Amino acid sequence: MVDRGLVLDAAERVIRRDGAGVSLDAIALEAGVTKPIVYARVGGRTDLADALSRRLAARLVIAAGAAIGDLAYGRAMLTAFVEANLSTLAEHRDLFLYVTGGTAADTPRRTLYLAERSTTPMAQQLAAWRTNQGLDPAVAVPWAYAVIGMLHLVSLWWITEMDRPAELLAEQVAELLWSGLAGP
Amino acid sequence: MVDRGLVLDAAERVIRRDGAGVSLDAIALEAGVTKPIVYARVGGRTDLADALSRRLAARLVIAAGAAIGDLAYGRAMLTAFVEANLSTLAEHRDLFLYVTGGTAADTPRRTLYLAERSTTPMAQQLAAWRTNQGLDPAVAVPWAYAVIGMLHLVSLWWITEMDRPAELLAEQVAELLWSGLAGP
DNA sequence: AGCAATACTTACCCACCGTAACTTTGGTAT
DNA sequence: ATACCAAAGTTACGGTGGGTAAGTATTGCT
Repeated sequence: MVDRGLVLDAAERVIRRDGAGVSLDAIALEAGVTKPIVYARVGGRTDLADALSRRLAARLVIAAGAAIGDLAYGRAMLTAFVEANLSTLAEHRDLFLYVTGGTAADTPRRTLYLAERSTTPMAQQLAAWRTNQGLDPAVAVPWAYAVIGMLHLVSLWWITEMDRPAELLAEQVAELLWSGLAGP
Repeated sequence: MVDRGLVLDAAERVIRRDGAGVSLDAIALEAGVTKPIVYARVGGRTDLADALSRRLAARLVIAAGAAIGDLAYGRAMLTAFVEANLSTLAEHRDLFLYVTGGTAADTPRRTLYLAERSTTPMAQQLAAWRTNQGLDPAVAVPWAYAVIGMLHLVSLWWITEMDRPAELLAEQVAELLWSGLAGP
Protein backbone atom coordinates (compact mmCIF):
# COMPACT_ATOMS: atom_id res chain seq x y z
CA MET A 1 0.00 0.00 0.00
CA VAL A 2 1.53 3.22 -1.22
CA ASP A 3 0.05 6.25 0.42
CA ARG A 4 -0.42 9.77 -0.87
CA GLY A 5 2.72 11.13 0.70
CA LEU A 6 4.91 8.52 -0.96
CA VAL A 7 3.47 9.37 -4.37
CA LEU A 8 4.24 13.02 -3.79
CA ASP A 9 7.76 12.12 -2.64
CA ALA A 10 8.25 10.12 -5.82
CA ALA A 11 6.95 13.01 -7.90
CA GLU A 12 9.46 15.33 -6.29
CA ARG A 13 12.31 12.88 -6.88
CA VAL A 14 11.57 12.41 -10.56
CA ILE A 15 10.98 16.14 -11.10
CA ARG A 16 14.34 16.85 -9.51
CA ARG A 17 16.03 14.15 -11.57
CA ASP A 18 14.37 14.61 -14.98
CA GLY A 19 13.17 18.21 -14.88
CA ALA A 20 9.79 19.84 -14.84
CA GLY A 21 8.57 18.19 -18.04
CA VAL A 22 7.90 14.80 -16.52
CA SER A 23 4.72 12.85 -17.25
CA LEU A 24 2.36 11.18 -14.83
CA ASP A 25 3.49 7.79 -16.10
CA ALA A 26 7.06 8.59 -15.15
CA ILE A 27 5.93 9.64 -11.70
CA ALA A 28 3.86 6.48 -11.30
CA LEU A 29 6.84 4.39 -12.41
CA GLU A 30 9.10 6.11 -9.89
CA ALA A 31 6.54 5.53 -7.16
CA GLY A 32 6.41 1.83 -8.08
CA VAL A 33 2.71 1.93 -8.87
CA THR A 34 0.56 2.29 -11.94
CA LYS A 35 -1.16 5.40 -13.15
CA PRO A 36 -4.67 4.76 -11.79
CA ILE A 37 -3.15 4.54 -8.31
CA VAL A 38 -1.79 8.02 -8.70
CA TYR A 39 -5.29 9.13 -9.59
CA ALA A 40 -6.78 7.36 -6.60
CA ARG A 41 -4.26 8.92 -4.22
CA VAL A 42 -3.74 12.45 -5.40
CA GLY A 43 -6.07 12.97 -8.35
CA GLY A 44 -4.94 14.10 -11.78
CA ARG A 45 -2.13 16.27 -12.93
CA THR A 46 -3.78 19.43 -11.63
CA ASP A 47 -4.30 18.03 -8.15
CA LEU A 48 -0.76 16.68 -8.10
CA ALA A 49 0.68 20.06 -8.99
CA ASP A 50 -1.60 21.69 -6.43
CA ALA A 51 -0.36 19.35 -3.74
CA LEU A 52 3.25 19.99 -4.70
CA SER A 53 2.63 23.73 -4.66
CA ARG A 54 1.36 23.39 -1.10
CA ARG A 55 4.57 21.62 -0.15
CA LEU A 56 6.71 24.25 -1.82
CA ALA A 57 4.71 27.07 -0.26
CA ALA A 58 5.09 25.51 3.16
CA ARG A 59 8.85 25.26 2.71
CA LEU A 60 9.04 28.88 1.65
CA VAL A 61 7.12 30.00 4.69
CA ILE A 62 9.19 27.85 7.01
CA ALA A 63 12.49 28.96 5.49
CA ALA A 64 11.44 32.59 5.69
CA GLY A 65 10.36 32.24 9.30
CA ALA A 66 13.60 30.51 10.27
CA ALA A 67 15.72 33.10 8.50
CA ILE A 68 13.92 36.03 10.08
CA GLY A 69 14.05 34.51 13.54
CA ASP A 70 13.48 37.34 15.97
CA LEU A 71 15.11 40.04 13.88
CA ALA A 72 13.43 43.41 14.25
CA TYR A 73 11.52 44.87 11.34
CA GLY A 74 14.08 46.54 9.13
CA ARG A 75 16.61 46.07 6.41
CA ALA A 76 18.48 43.21 8.00
CA MET A 77 15.27 41.25 8.43
CA LEU A 78 14.34 42.01 4.86
CA THR A 79 17.68 40.78 3.56
CA ALA A 80 17.28 37.54 5.46
CA PHE A 81 13.77 37.12 4.10
CA VAL A 82 14.84 37.75 0.53
CA GLU A 83 17.79 35.42 0.73
CA ALA A 84 15.68 32.66 2.26
CA ASN A 85 13.26 32.92 -0.64
CA LEU A 86 15.99 32.96 -3.27
CA SER A 87 17.78 29.98 -1.77
CA THR A 88 14.65 27.94 -1.28
CA LEU A 89 13.44 28.47 -4.82
CA ALA A 90 16.90 27.72 -6.19
CA GLU A 91 17.08 24.60 -4.06
CA HIS A 92 13.73 23.45 -5.45
CA ARG A 93 14.38 24.80 -8.93
CA ASP A 94 12.53 22.20 -11.02
CA LEU A 95 9.74 21.87 -8.51
CA PHE A 96 9.25 25.62 -8.77
CA LEU A 97 9.14 25.34 -12.56
CA TYR A 98 6.75 22.40 -12.40
CA VAL A 99 4.38 24.22 -10.09
CA THR A 100 4.42 27.49 -11.99
CA GLY A 101 4.20 25.73 -15.35
CA GLY A 102 1.45 23.52 -16.69
CA THR A 103 -1.67 24.30 -18.66
CA ALA A 104 -2.77 27.88 -19.17
CA ALA A 105 -5.87 27.24 -17.08
CA ASP A 106 -3.95 26.10 -14.01
CA THR A 107 -0.87 28.27 -14.17
CA PRO A 108 -2.43 31.49 -12.84
CA ARG A 109 -4.33 29.65 -10.10
CA ARG A 110 -1.27 27.90 -8.76
CA THR A 111 1.02 30.87 -9.20
CA LEU A 112 -1.40 32.92 -7.14
CA TYR A 113 -1.78 30.16 -4.59
CA LEU A 114 1.95 29.88 -4.16
CA ALA A 115 2.16 33.64 -3.85
CA GLU A 116 -0.78 33.89 -1.50
CA ARG A 117 0.68 31.47 0.99
CA SER A 118 3.76 33.63 1.24
CA THR A 119 1.86 36.89 1.26
CA THR A 120 -0.57 36.05 4.03
CA PRO A 121 1.87 36.06 6.95
CA MET A 122 3.81 38.86 5.34
CA ALA A 123 0.78 41.08 4.86
CA GLN A 124 -0.19 40.61 8.49
CA GLN A 125 3.23 41.61 9.76
CA LEU A 126 3.39 44.48 7.35
CA ALA A 127 -0.02 45.81 8.35
CA ALA A 128 0.86 45.57 12.02
CA TRP A 129 4.14 47.35 11.52
CA ARG A 130 2.60 50.16 9.51
CA THR A 131 -0.18 50.64 12.03
CA ASN A 132 2.49 50.80 14.70
CA GLN A 133 4.34 53.45 12.71
CA GLY A 134 1.21 55.54 12.28
CA LEU A 135 0.99 54.70 8.57
CA ASP A 136 -1.96 53.45 6.55
CA PRO A 137 -2.06 49.62 6.66
CA ALA A 138 -4.40 49.32 3.65
CA VAL A 139 -1.52 48.82 1.27
CA ALA A 140 -0.34 45.65 3.03
CA VAL A 141 -1.99 43.13 0.73
CA PRO A 142 -1.01 44.63 -2.63
CA TRP A 143 2.47 45.31 -1.28
CA ALA A 144 2.83 41.72 -0.18
CA TYR A 145 1.95 40.52 -3.66
CA ALA A 146 4.36 43.05 -5.08
CA VAL A 147 7.19 41.77 -2.91
CA ILE A 148 6.52 38.13 -3.72
CA GLY A 149 6.24 38.84 -7.43
CA MET A 150 9.55 40.57 -7.27
CA LEU A 151 11.15 37.63 -5.53
CA HIS A 152 9.68 35.07 -7.91
CA LEU A 153 10.85 36.74 -11.10
CA VAL A 154 14.24 37.61 -9.67
CA SER A 155 14.57 33.99 -8.58
CA LEU A 156 13.60 32.73 -12.01
CA TRP A 157 16.12 35.02 -13.63
CA TRP A 158 18.82 34.18 -11.13
CA ILE A 159 18.19 30.46 -11.40
CA THR A 160 18.87 30.47 -15.13
CA GLU A 161 21.96 32.65 -14.87
CA MET A 162 23.40 31.96 -11.42
CA ASP A 163 26.03 34.57 -12.14
CA ARG A 164 26.30 36.09 -8.69
CA PRO A 165 26.16 34.80 -5.13
CA ALA A 166 22.80 34.70 -3.39
CA GLU A 167 23.98 37.02 -0.61
CA LEU A 168 24.87 39.83 -3.02
CA LEU A 169 21.59 39.56 -4.90
CA ALA A 170 19.65 39.42 -1.64
CA GLU A 171 21.40 42.61 -0.49
CA GLN A 172 20.58 44.36 -3.73
CA VAL A 173 16.94 43.35 -3.73
CA ALA A 174 16.54 44.18 -0.07
CA GLU A 175 17.97 47.62 -0.67
CA LEU A 176 15.38 48.27 -3.36
CA LEU A 177 12.60 46.98 -1.16
CA TRP A 178 13.62 48.88 1.91
CA SER A 179 14.70 52.22 0.51
CA GLY A 180 12.96 52.28 -2.88
CA LEU A 181 14.20 53.66 -6.15
CA ALA A 182 14.52 57.11 -4.64
CA GLY A 183 17.30 55.89 -2.42
CA PRO A 184 17.96 56.62 1.24
CA MET B 1 -2.42 33.28 -49.37
CA VAL B 2 -2.58 33.83 -45.64
CA ASP B 3 0.58 35.34 -44.26
CA ARG B 4 2.19 35.03 -40.88
CA GLY B 5 0.70 38.19 -39.48
CA LEU B 6 -2.84 37.09 -40.25
CA VAL B 7 -2.29 33.81 -38.45
CA LEU B 8 -1.04 35.68 -35.41
CA ASP B 9 -4.02 38.03 -35.60
CA ALA B 10 -6.35 35.02 -35.70
CA ALA B 11 -4.55 33.49 -32.73
CA GLU B 12 -5.05 36.66 -30.74
CA ARG B 13 -8.74 36.80 -31.63
CA VAL B 14 -9.47 33.25 -30.62
CA ILE B 15 -7.42 33.56 -27.42
CA ARG B 16 -9.38 36.66 -26.51
CA ARG B 17 -12.67 34.96 -27.30
CA ASP B 18 -12.13 31.45 -25.91
CA GLY B 19 -9.43 31.98 -23.30
CA ALA B 20 -5.84 30.89 -22.99
CA GLY B 21 -6.58 27.18 -23.30
CA VAL B 22 -7.14 27.17 -27.04
CA SER B 23 -5.64 24.53 -29.31
CA LEU B 24 -3.71 24.98 -32.53
CA ASP B 25 -6.62 23.50 -34.45
CA ALA B 26 -8.92 26.19 -33.13
CA ILE B 27 -6.45 28.86 -34.16
CA ALA B 28 -6.06 27.35 -37.62
CA LEU B 29 -9.85 27.22 -37.96
CA GLU B 30 -10.17 30.86 -36.95
CA ALA B 31 -7.48 31.82 -39.47
CA GLY B 32 -9.38 29.94 -42.18
CA VAL B 33 -6.50 27.60 -42.91
CA THR B 34 -5.48 24.10 -41.92
CA LYS B 35 -3.01 23.18 -39.30
CA PRO B 36 0.04 22.48 -41.48
CA ILE B 37 -0.25 26.04 -42.78
CA VAL B 38 0.12 27.32 -39.27
CA TYR B 39 3.26 25.25 -38.98
CA ALA B 40 4.60 26.59 -42.26
CA ARG B 41 3.94 30.18 -41.25
CA VAL B 42 4.79 30.42 -37.59
CA GLY B 43 6.03 26.98 -36.54
CA GLY B 44 4.59 24.95 -33.70
CA ARG B 45 2.93 25.92 -30.50
CA THR B 46 6.16 27.10 -28.95
CA ASP B 47 7.02 29.40 -31.85
CA LEU B 48 3.48 30.72 -31.92
CA ALA B 49 3.59 31.60 -28.25
CA ASP B 50 7.03 33.13 -28.73
CA ALA B 51 5.74 35.32 -31.53
CA LEU B 52 2.76 36.40 -29.45
CA SER B 53 5.02 37.16 -26.52
CA ARG B 54 7.03 39.47 -28.78
CA ARG B 55 3.84 41.27 -29.72
CA LEU B 56 2.77 41.62 -26.11
CA ALA B 57 6.22 42.78 -25.06
CA ALA B 58 6.23 45.40 -27.80
CA ARG B 59 2.86 46.70 -26.65
CA LEU B 60 4.06 46.91 -23.07
CA VAL B 61 7.12 48.89 -24.08
CA ILE B 62 5.10 51.21 -26.29
CA ALA B 63 2.41 51.77 -23.66
CA ALA B 64 5.04 52.46 -21.03
CA GLY B 65 6.87 54.89 -23.27
CA ALA B 66 3.68 56.73 -24.16
CA ALA B 67 2.58 56.95 -20.54
CA ILE B 68 5.92 58.25 -19.36
CA GLY B 69 6.16 60.80 -22.14
CA ASP B 70 8.71 63.35 -21.02
CA LEU B 71 7.98 63.11 -17.32
CA ALA B 72 11.04 63.59 -15.18
CA TYR B 73 12.43 60.67 -13.23
CA GLY B 74 10.41 60.48 -10.06
CA ARG B 75 7.27 59.22 -8.45
CA ALA B 76 4.86 60.65 -11.00
CA MET B 77 6.75 58.97 -13.81
CA LEU B 78 6.78 55.74 -11.87
CA THR B 79 3.03 55.87 -11.28
CA ALA B 80 2.43 56.37 -14.99
CA PHE B 81 4.73 53.47 -15.81
CA VAL B 82 3.06 51.16 -13.33
CA GLU B 83 -0.42 52.05 -14.49
CA ALA B 84 0.50 51.58 -18.14
CA ASN B 85 1.74 48.09 -17.35
CA LEU B 86 -1.31 47.18 -15.29
CA SER B 87 -3.74 48.44 -17.92
CA THR B 88 -1.94 46.83 -20.82
CA LEU B 89 -1.75 43.45 -19.14
CA ALA B 90 -5.39 43.69 -18.09
CA GLU B 91 -6.37 44.68 -21.62
CA HIS B 92 -4.55 41.63 -22.98
CA ARG B 93 -5.50 39.38 -20.11
CA ASP B 94 -5.84 36.06 -21.89
CA LEU B 95 -2.90 36.75 -24.16
CA PHE B 96 -0.83 37.35 -21.05
CA LEU B 97 -2.03 34.05 -19.61
CA TYR B 98 -1.38 32.25 -22.89
CA VAL B 99 2.15 33.58 -23.12
CA THR B 100 3.08 32.92 -19.51
CA GLY B 101 1.38 29.50 -19.54
CA GLY B 102 2.25 26.47 -21.63
CA THR B 103 4.57 23.57 -21.04
CA ALA B 104 7.02 23.63 -18.16
CA ALA B 105 9.91 23.77 -20.61
CA ASP B 106 8.73 26.93 -22.34
CA THR B 107 7.16 28.84 -19.48
CA PRO B 108 10.35 30.11 -17.89
CA ARG B 109 11.91 31.00 -21.26
CA ARG B 110 8.96 33.09 -22.37
CA THR B 111 8.33 34.61 -18.98
CA LEU B 112 11.92 35.78 -18.93
CA TYR B 113 11.73 36.98 -22.52
CA LEU B 114 8.62 39.01 -21.79
CA ALA B 115 10.30 40.41 -18.71
CA GLU B 116 13.59 41.07 -20.47
CA ARG B 117 12.00 43.18 -23.17
CA SER B 118 10.55 45.44 -20.51
CA THR B 119 13.63 45.45 -18.36
CA THR B 120 16.11 46.42 -21.06
CA PRO B 121 14.98 50.01 -21.60
CA MET B 122 14.20 50.35 -17.94
CA ALA B 123 17.60 49.11 -16.78
CA GLN B 124 19.31 51.61 -19.10
CA GLN B 125 17.32 54.55 -17.79
CA LEU B 126 17.78 53.40 -14.25
CA ALA B 127 21.53 53.01 -14.63
CA ALA B 128 21.82 56.45 -16.21
CA TRP B 129 19.76 58.04 -13.47
CA ARG B 130 21.74 56.41 -10.69
CA THR B 131 25.04 57.38 -12.26
CA ASN B 132 23.71 60.90 -12.50
CA GLN B 133 22.82 60.83 -8.82
CA GLY B 134 26.24 59.58 -7.85
CA LEU B 135 24.89 56.15 -6.95
CA ASP B 136 26.13 52.72 -7.98
CA PRO B 137 24.48 51.69 -11.29
CA ALA B 138 25.38 48.01 -10.91
CA VAL B 139 22.01 47.21 -9.39
CA ALA B 140 20.10 48.37 -12.48
CA VAL B 141 19.58 44.94 -14.07
CA PRO B 142 18.43 43.01 -11.00
CA TRP B 143 16.28 45.96 -9.96
CA ALA B 144 14.64 46.06 -13.38
CA TYR B 145 13.74 42.38 -13.08
CA ALA B 146 12.50 43.03 -9.58
CA VAL B 147 10.22 45.81 -10.76
CA ILE B 148 8.85 43.82 -13.67
CA GLY B 149 8.26 40.75 -11.52
CA MET B 150 6.38 42.92 -9.07
CA LEU B 151 4.20 44.32 -11.84
CA HIS B 152 3.49 40.92 -13.37
CA LEU B 153 2.33 39.26 -10.18
CA VAL B 154 0.36 42.28 -9.05
CA SER B 155 -1.28 42.34 -12.48
CA LEU B 156 -2.11 38.66 -12.29
CA TRP B 157 -3.62 39.11 -8.86
CA TRP B 158 -5.49 42.25 -9.86
CA ILE B 159 -6.79 40.67 -13.07
CA THR B 160 -8.47 37.88 -11.15
CA GLU B 161 -9.95 40.14 -8.50
CA MET B 162 -10.41 43.51 -10.18
CA ASP B 163 -11.61 44.86 -6.87
CA ARG B 164 -10.05 48.32 -7.05
CA PRO B 165 -9.45 50.87 -9.79
CA ALA B 166 -6.18 50.74 -11.68
CA GLU B 167 -5.22 54.25 -10.62
CA LEU B 168 -5.38 53.44 -6.92
CA LEU B 169 -3.37 50.26 -7.31
CA ALA B 170 -0.81 52.05 -9.48
CA GLU B 171 -0.44 54.71 -6.78
CA GLN B 172 0.06 52.09 -4.10
CA VAL B 173 2.63 50.12 -6.06
CA ALA B 174 4.47 53.24 -7.15
CA GLU B 175 4.69 54.35 -3.55
CA LEU B 176 6.32 51.08 -2.58
CA LEU B 177 8.70 51.25 -5.51
CA TRP B 178 9.69 54.85 -4.97
CA SER B 179 9.92 55.08 -1.21
CA GLY B 180 10.35 51.46 -0.19
CA LEU B 181 8.97 49.68 2.83
CA ALA B 182 10.80 52.06 5.14
CA GLY B 183 8.60 54.90 3.98
CA PRO B 184 9.53 58.48 3.12
C1' DA C 1 -14.76 -23.73 1.16
C1' DG C 2 -17.25 -20.01 -0.68
C1' DC C 3 -18.28 -15.19 -1.05
C1' DA C 4 -17.49 -10.40 -1.18
C1' DA C 5 -14.96 -6.30 -0.86
C1' DT C 6 -10.70 -4.17 -1.67
C1' DA C 7 -6.61 -3.09 -4.31
C1' DC C 8 -4.44 -3.02 -8.37
C1' DT C 9 -3.41 -3.80 -13.48
C1' DT C 10 -4.28 -3.99 -18.10
C1' DA C 11 -6.28 -2.04 -21.81
C1' DC C 12 -8.40 1.52 -23.78
C1' DC C 13 -10.34 6.35 -25.23
C1' DC C 14 -9.68 11.09 -26.25
C1' DA C 15 -7.38 15.49 -27.20
C1' DC C 16 -3.73 17.62 -29.05
C1' DC C 17 0.76 18.40 -31.18
C1' DG C 18 3.28 17.49 -35.12
C1' DT C 19 4.22 15.54 -39.89
C1' DA C 20 4.14 12.59 -44.03
C1' DA C 21 1.90 11.60 -48.12
C1' DC C 22 -1.35 12.89 -51.43
C1' DT C 23 -3.98 16.53 -54.36
C1' DT C 24 -4.74 20.69 -56.64
C1' DT C 25 -3.50 24.87 -58.99
C1' DG C 26 -0.95 27.89 -61.92
C1' DG C 27 2.80 28.90 -64.63
C1' DT C 28 6.16 27.43 -68.38
C1' DA C 29 8.70 25.25 -72.00
C1' DT C 30 8.34 22.53 -76.12
C1' DA D 1 -2.19 23.13 -77.24
C1' DT D 2 -0.25 19.92 -74.13
C1' DA D 3 2.76 17.88 -71.06
C1' DC D 4 5.33 18.92 -67.06
C1' DC D 5 6.80 20.84 -62.71
C1' DA D 6 6.89 23.66 -58.66
C1' DA D 7 4.21 25.94 -55.22
C1' DA D 8 0.51 25.77 -51.92
C1' DG D 9 -2.66 23.26 -49.36
C1' DT D 10 -5.50 19.27 -47.62
C1' DT D 11 -6.31 14.91 -45.77
C1' DA D 12 -4.86 11.40 -43.07
C1' DC D 13 -1.91 9.49 -39.82
C1' DG D 14 1.61 8.70 -35.80
C1' DG D 15 2.97 9.69 -31.14
C1' DT D 16 2.43 11.24 -26.53
C1' DG D 17 0.15 12.23 -22.41
C1' DG D 18 -3.94 12.77 -19.41
C1' DG D 19 -7.74 10.29 -17.76
C1' DT D 20 -10.93 6.11 -17.06
C1' DA D 21 -13.50 1.69 -17.60
C1' DA D 22 -13.32 -3.08 -17.27
C1' DG D 23 -11.05 -7.12 -15.74
C1' DT D 24 -8.03 -9.81 -12.19
C1' DA D 25 -5.81 -11.01 -7.98
C1' DT D 26 -5.73 -10.84 -2.92
C1' DT D 27 -7.44 -10.47 1.55
C1' DG D 28 -10.77 -11.05 5.17
C1' DC D 29 -15.03 -12.92 6.81
C1' DT D 30 -18.62 -16.37 7.46
